[in-house]
Amino acid sequence: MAETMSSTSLGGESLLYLTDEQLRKGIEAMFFAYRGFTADPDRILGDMDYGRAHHRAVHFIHRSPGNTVGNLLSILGVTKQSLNRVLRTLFDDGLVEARVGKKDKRERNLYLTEKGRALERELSDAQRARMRAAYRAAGPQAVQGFRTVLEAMMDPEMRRQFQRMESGQ
Amino acid sequence: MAETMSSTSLGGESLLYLTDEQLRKGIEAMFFAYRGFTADPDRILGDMDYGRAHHRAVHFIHRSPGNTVGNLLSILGVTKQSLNRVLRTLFDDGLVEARVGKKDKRERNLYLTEKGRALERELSDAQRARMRAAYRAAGPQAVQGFRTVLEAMMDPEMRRQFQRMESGQ
DNA sequence: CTTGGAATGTCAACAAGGCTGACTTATCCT
DNA sequence: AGGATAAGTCAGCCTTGTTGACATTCCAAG
Repeated sequence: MAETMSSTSLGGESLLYLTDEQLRKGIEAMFFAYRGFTADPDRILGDMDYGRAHHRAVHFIHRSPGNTVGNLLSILGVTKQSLNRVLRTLFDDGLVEARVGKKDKRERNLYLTEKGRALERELSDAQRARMRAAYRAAGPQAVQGFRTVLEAMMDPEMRRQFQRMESGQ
Repeated sequence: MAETMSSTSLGGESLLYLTDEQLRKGIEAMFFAYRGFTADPDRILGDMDYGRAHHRAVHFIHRSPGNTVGNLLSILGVTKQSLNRVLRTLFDDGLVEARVGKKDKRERNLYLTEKGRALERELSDAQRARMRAAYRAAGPQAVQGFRTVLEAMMDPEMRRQFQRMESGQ
């Protein structure tokens, strides 16, 4: 009985990791880890007038400068009304600027200002520090597995977009 | 130059995974994966009057029946006012019941009703299905790494609580 | 050159789910 | 008897998501 629970195999591959119990542990780990993941930026943002939504916008504008609003919408997966509220405060505070599209003048290309880059740096430094510590503690092989499972967990369409995005640069 | 970027080693261990670029990829993977992680329950809950907060409460009450309100608060990391709003609707709808503590009558022990268990099952079936598919696609070794990195990413205190929780049962 | 559709922005209204602060009630423990 | 603890509640606020409706500007195809 202890034997059956401790390990089960099929064609040499352990399937213990697919039990409901193991899956539940994975689910809970994901929940708690995500809290840690957002904790540092949240703390920084809490002292300002910004929230997590601003962080996300700033991150992805930094990541691909000149991105259009529509593109950002599809990455963030929110409505344009929701994004617009966030973008407006970022414009007003001089963190982000929008330039009329060169080819298609309906489009707005988004860029961080120097002030915006400063905030981005502050936020991503904090988040990367935690990520780096976790990666270092876990080791390269674990990191490889981490990335593999995360990608498999995304919605297929999101995964495609993600892979395109990550390979592109 | 291409050589330096593609791989770097120190004592035989590749440190490529600690570059800012790699960390950024990990951060974005975490963001998109979490979306996938919550997508299925969110869809189910969207059709009812419940939200993610209800899901979390139901999950952890199911997970450790008889848990006190205070304990649940520390697990969820929200204020009692926030949790209370959620619990009240769950009481009213007959998904959760609270019994006066046997030893300490100030405490309330929380349990799912049959109806509550039904909802829990529906939600966790959906979430586990995705997790199972991801685990299966990634393989046991990746899953091991996934779990390792997630734990390393939690706040230390949360990690202790998590490990105590997971080993306890 | 007109017209349909696309990209963007905006107004209004609403809901979920966080938060703080203040207060009550019941109970426990010293 | 009195302070501390667990829980619940009221009120008000904020962020961030949603729908729906509508205006503007511009591209592209007929």
